[in-house]
Amino acid sequence: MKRYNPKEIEPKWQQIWDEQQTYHADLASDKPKYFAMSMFNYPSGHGIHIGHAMNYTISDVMARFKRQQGYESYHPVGWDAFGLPAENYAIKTGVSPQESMASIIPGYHAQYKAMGWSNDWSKEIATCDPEYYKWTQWIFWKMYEQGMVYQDERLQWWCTKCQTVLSNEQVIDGKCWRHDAADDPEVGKKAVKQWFFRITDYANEMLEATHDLDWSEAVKTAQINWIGKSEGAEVTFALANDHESRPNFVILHGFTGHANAHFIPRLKSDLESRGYQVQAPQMPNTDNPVEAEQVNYVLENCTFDKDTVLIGHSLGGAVAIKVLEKLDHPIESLVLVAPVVEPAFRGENYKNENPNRPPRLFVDTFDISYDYDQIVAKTKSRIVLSDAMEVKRKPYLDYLAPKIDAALHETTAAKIHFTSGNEPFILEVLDSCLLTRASDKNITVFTTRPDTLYGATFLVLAPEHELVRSITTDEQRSEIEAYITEAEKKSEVERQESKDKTGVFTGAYAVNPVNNQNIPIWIADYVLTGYGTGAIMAVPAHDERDNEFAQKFDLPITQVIAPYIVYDDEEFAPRDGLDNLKRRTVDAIITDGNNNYLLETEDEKNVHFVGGGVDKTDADDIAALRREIAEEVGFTNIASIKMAAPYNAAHAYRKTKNVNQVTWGQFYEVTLGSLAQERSEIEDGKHSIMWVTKEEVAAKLTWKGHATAWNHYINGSSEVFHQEGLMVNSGEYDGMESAKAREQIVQDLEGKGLAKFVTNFRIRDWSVARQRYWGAPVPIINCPVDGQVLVPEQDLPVVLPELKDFAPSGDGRSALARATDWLKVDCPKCGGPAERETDTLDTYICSSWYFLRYLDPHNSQAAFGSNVANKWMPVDFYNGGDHATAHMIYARFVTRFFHKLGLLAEPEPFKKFLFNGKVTASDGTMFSKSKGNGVDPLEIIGQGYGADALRTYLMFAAPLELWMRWDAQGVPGTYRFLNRVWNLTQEFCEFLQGQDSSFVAKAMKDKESREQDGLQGVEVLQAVHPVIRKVTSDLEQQKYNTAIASMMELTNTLYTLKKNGFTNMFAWQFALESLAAMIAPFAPHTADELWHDLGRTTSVQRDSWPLFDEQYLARDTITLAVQVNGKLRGTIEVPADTDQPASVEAAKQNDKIVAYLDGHEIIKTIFVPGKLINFVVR
RNA sequence: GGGCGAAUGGCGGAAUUGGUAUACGCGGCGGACUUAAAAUCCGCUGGUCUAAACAACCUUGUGGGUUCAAGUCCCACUUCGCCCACCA
Repeated sequence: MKRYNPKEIEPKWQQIWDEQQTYHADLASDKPKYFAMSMFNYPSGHGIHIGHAMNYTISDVMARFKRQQGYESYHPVGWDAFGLPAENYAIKTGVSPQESMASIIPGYHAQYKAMGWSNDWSKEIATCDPEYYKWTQWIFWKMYEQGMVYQDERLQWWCTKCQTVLSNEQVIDGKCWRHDAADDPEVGKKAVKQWFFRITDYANEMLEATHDLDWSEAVKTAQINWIGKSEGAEVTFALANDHESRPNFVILHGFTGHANAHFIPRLKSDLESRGYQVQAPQMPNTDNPVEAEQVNYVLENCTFDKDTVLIGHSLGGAVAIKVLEKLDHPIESLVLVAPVVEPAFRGENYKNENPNRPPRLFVDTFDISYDYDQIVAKTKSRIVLSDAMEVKRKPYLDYLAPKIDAALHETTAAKIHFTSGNEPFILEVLDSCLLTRASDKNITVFTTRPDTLYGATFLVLAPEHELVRSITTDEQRSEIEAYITEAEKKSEVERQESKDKTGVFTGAYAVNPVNNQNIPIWIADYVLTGYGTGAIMAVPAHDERDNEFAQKFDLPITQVIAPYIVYDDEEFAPRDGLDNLKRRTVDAIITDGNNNYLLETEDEKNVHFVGGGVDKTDADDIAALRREIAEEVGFTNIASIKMAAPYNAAHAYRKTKNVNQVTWGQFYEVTLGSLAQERSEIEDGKHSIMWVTKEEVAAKLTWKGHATAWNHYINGSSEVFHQEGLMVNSGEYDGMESAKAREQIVQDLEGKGLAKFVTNFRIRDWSVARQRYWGAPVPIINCPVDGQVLVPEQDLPVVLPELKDFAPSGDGRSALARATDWLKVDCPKCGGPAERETDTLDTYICSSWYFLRYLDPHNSQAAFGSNVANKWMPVDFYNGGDHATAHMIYARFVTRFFHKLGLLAEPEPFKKFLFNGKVTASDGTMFSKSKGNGVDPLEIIGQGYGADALRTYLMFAAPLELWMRWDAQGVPGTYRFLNRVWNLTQEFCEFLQGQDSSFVAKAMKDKESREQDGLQGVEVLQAVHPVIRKVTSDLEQQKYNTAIASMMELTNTLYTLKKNGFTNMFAWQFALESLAAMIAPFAPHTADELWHDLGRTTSVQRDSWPLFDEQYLARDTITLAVQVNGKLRGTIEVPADTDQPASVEAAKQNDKIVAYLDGHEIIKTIFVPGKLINFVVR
């Protein structure tokens, strides 16, 4: 009998497949297409390892399965040949990357073929081939043309010895990979201009498309996190002016007697009482219009400096503006109180105003056409328009404000401040002048929680933030500089390693836009320069990082969100006789100082701490608390009061009574000085008190909000509260739900140009060029006259010149800077002398479109033809063990770009993606060259087990997504399985040869005579058909391990059936052919050999997949499990079509069951058709 | 810290989605063939109890729950893995 010898059959079939071009994919075929591939291979001198064997077999199995099913299946092959390792090797040895690739790649051909992978070699590609990278350059070209490319400076690792940039992997222990001796310097960071693709433009649509992909959830989540969308707001904080300079004021009166008599003197005295200098000149009293006389009077009699706030009331505002025009330097602020606006004066209806006419202030016939840019330029801080006294003018301001705002928005969004109102207007004007007085600098922060703005007690900038140096005060400068230097030295990784918060105060302050408080500005490396705006508002009460920072540097912490309890209709809601209210409360945790606590009892459902609302008449919290304690429980002798717990809030509603209360309470610990109730008449007479021990308090309290506060009081609240809650300490927003306040606050600030809703993405623009030799040159020419010029499309590719020395040039550029002949070029625009760009493209670009080139590898007119791409895209099956995020995002981006250009119908490249696990050593550690614990696939094959057994083991050991540990016994195991299939088939073939050939022909072909002679072989067919069904559906879902298990099971079954002989030869022939076809994706050589041994003349590799027949899926009899009270007590065999009553009856007759049922009453019988019967007895 | 997932014999793993837990393979034990070994073939192989078998009971990380029935669903906890990570 022919023995199973992979060493013989595998090379034989590999040669036949080669000669017959078995795996050549006809891209124009009429058959349905199937496009399966694994991630690109990066060729190295070491050849393929077990991880490659894993990856490429996974896609090979899918490609083969589909090819056998009748698809035109394409399993491409190519080389990701550009990149740093080959360049590093070249620098060290002088062997050019071109040469080393040329010597390495042929070795891979042999190894791929030895693995039996069904690659179409006629379409092989390599990214370092000019025919390929011409189109990689073209992608850059096209991106540039479409405005998707820009340059920007970024910090890069820099080796001062090489005078070159280093990649992360070239920095080893803080030193350059080539200069790592003890006396070599540590590498630093240097700002270098980099090329970027605007991938962030596509962030949102890629994110949304991610949800519909047929990928595993884990990989989709990785993509979603990588894109990292977060919704929030940008809020602008003005920088507070330094405290040295104080503002001074010039007030110009208007022409109404009332205002002159009241407003001006009052404002003047108010300001002077605060210690400010005020000039209020009595201008010559002319009638309207404003005349030069007045303007000159002001200029002559007043002094203006950079800190002057110029206030003009009514028509005084017009004078103020004319004065401002004449000044030769900027002033601090311009405040126009109750300005007179054009339509009002004309008596026209402002609504009829021509909307296209620029907004202006207007006085009588003297038309002041402002140059807004000039006004702004001469006003350092703010322009304030205040409606002041005359409320009737409000509509005009409302009309004017947005127009001025729109006109000025671009440059001065933060400068315009509108106020309105009546009585407190002077204070408002003062506030506007003093508190919002700011320098011309702003800091914009990104936050997802604008609702916590009132709790922002400091700002933190990233050390790299552009404003850091300009805002730092002289006293802080040296400390700040030291910190920046230190931060720059650290790599991202190192920064993350030490979680201890570090930071330095800049000496500067910003103005919190919601409450006008000055808050300090710090820098710290926990704020990242690349995300949001590189600056944050720190809310230490509600953010853990900020909290840690504030604790460490003793910065203020203000709670602004209170956790709250919702009482609904069903529960008891705290009540105090007031419905539909919203108020702040104070509550007293009263103790005698001796671990006894006082609770107030109204009835059994109302046991709580003493407390109540803060009234307007209460001076402060403490006064309110004393009043409540006295009123409700009659104590006035209080020894101490101190804060006991953070704010807690409660929201109670009762639909039935239409009660809707929102309260937020501060709890205080109150220690009594005497236990004597000094007032006997306590409120309403319905309050009584009880003293309980500390341990009893929790059990007695009936109000949940109080219980929560008690819990905080006892246990402390170590966790920073960062959830939704109710607003407290937040001015007008108090009592609002935080989610709602989040919208409201931003909306309100937006009106003042101080905030806007912003969606932020974590993904950054793609840095697409490297200062390296071994890559596709960036197709740009730098011309001294025309600047950056694209290489004309017809001049592509820019061929990478051959060099002798591959080390970087030493001036920060790649080795290409030394290739003088190549470098010097005529400018395509002006024809003058120019130089080529010396950066080369990131290899991620090469691998972001290679699947498209696979479809049209020899096209010299285009990157790919749209017709063939539209037929074959998307890739039906894609897998890999690395690059679940970056590579996938880039490939999706480039595909989407082509889709937008109309070159591709499909926006997504990969229909199905499987992120497979890796193979580790048997102890779970990674294989590594240094440990010498690697497993060489070729060695396994060479040992005689063959590629088929190796492939089958790799696919069988575990589900593909799981990491698998290499087991030396595994390949022998699958070898045994293949050997069993082999021997069984050989035995059958020998049996056939021993039979009379005419009888064989009859038994094989003639159905009737088969039946006559009893040669149907139903058992064999009933064994094989269910396995065909299972293997087919398992392969469809890449459940390779269970597919192989069921084929092993089938083999075992066939061995058992073999004992009855092979006389049912038709059935045996079918079973063995099917088995050979089904093992073919895993063991293609063995399968092809057996397929031919069974008499087939065509290859098993195409159109051979067996179909199952329903008729043989069902068995004649089935086994029913019989349970009693849910425990298995026996099984019965019944004909498959037995109905419920008959099955139950049969079960009751069963010997074992009888014993269990005896003496019990059956109270329920469960029947699951085809599965089980369960008797519930008692 | 966040997200996702997992936990089943001595080991890798299976379980049709709530219906006979431990398929298949490895390893181990026994037997056949052989002078012998390898290879091959045929058995057995979760635990307690037992010389062995039957029977019984227990068993899918731990503890509860839902259900006639839970590896599978729910709650809490423990441990592990992976990915992301000071993302505001």
